Amino acid sequence: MAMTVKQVADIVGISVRTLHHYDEIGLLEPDALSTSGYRIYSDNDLEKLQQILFYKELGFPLKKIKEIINDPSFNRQEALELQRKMLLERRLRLDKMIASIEKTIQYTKGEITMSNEEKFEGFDFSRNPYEQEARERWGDEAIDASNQKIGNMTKKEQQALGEEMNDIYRELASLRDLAPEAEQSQAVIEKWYLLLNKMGDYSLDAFKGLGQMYVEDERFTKNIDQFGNGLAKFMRDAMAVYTDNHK
Amino acid sequence: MAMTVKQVADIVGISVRTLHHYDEIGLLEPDALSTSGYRIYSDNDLEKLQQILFYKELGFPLKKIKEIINDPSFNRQEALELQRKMLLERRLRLDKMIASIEKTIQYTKGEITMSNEEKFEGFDFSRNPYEQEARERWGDEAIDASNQKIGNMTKKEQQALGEEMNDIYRELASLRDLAPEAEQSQAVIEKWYLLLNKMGDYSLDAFKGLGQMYVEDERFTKNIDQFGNGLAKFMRDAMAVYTDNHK
DNA sequence: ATTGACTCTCACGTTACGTGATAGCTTAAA
DNA sequence: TTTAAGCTATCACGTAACGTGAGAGTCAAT
Repeated sequence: MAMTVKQVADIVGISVRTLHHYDEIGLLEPDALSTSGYRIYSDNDLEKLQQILFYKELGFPLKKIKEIINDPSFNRQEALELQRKMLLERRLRLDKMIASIEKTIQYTKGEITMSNEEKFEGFDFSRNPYEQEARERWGDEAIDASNQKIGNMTKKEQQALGEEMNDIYRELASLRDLAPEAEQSQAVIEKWYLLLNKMGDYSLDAFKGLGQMYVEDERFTKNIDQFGNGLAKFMRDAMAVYTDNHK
Repeated sequence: MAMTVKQVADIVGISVRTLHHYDEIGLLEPDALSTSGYRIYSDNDLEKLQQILFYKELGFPLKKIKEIINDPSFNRQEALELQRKMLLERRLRLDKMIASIEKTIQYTKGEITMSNEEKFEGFDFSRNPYEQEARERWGDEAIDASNQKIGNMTKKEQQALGEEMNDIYRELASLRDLAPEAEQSQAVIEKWYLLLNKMGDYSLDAFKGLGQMYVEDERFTKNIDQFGNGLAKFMRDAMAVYTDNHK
């Protein structure tokens, strides 16, 4: 399929100027030129363009992209798998941002308080090293406080734990939004059970009882519902189901 | 909390130069200056910065951001809600991209075929009008072809229809991935039924029969399974359930 | 033959900072 | 108390990835 600039531009949703630019810098030179000097792009060019735009979307500078796709050892298959992974990571980041903003909304309503660091949780503005996330995390003091048994862990361990807990909260919150009745939540609840048993002794019954506390004790409810309104109730129910299924 | 440039920069993960820049253009002027001319930021400034970075992440140019947050009618609450919506839309887009790349992976493995347009589905590179998506969509010729009854529609109408159909395919595909047993799919199948009746006459029985064709006629199967392996079968079953429930 | 929609190549403009250069400030250690 | 490390400041030029005309040739249809 021979295509002109405009045709290509329209298909992929970029500007003609962008194609000119990519030609200029040798990133994507058209397959051929017409007698009158028009750029003629082939299907092959289009596939290359797809690769380019993928990498661009992932934040790579054009220079790097050029290196990557011109590398003789460039493996399209591997590249696609990599890109998929990066997109999935992105979605995680996005989920955290959404959680963060929902928390901020509650915060501005005066329902909860947030530390300065918390306000920026989920935001990873250091896009520099191409998504190679290596930033520090901040534990959730509030939760630490309500689970005193971990007092003899190191600060680091506590933070890691707090983050793990937050992850589970977030996971449950988005699961609930997407598919409230799905059984996937049971798997996550299991993770929750195992995590709790890292820091205390929870029998199945104790676990169920803890779930009940999530809705009865306001300190729990408040903390948990930061991650989504009604999450405490959702967890209580899921924990009850889990308990009943496992004995 | 009085903070210097570096402290703020480290907390939110941006560069000192960026803060200088924001000061230069009057986007974020520090609360105060020390006697020696050092910028001193307050908690308030930090919150403003949070807003700025949110909008930036959403693709707004700094100039617009300045207008927005300096607008006397600027409502933080509303803004947050808006940002939440935009983030959710983003997640949808991201999901489409992920679906697209997974499809591409299959494609390169030779498992399916893709049209040029399909290869770029889910990619919205026109970030220009600040996420106010108003780009054109391209219908799915293949599907159009297998549903010849719409020959007397305008090109535009056909494209809109094709896009509607694709949306439903995608919706079903992700529903199936997330919660195969959910009843939500029935609602989507209903949308499918109504859509089909816009372009032809489908009795409930014809609808059920059509579902059967999805798995029996390879032309259908191929097209549908592009949106997810096994989607054709999934749809056939759901269509059968729908039919049985509605007579 | 003309119009309207594309195409080309300069070439300067723009956004959002990066990257030194040079110089003053602060604080802890020698 | 000086000294060095680590911040801070203000120019000011550099850069990435195009945007935006300007001026001119091309193509398809009426």
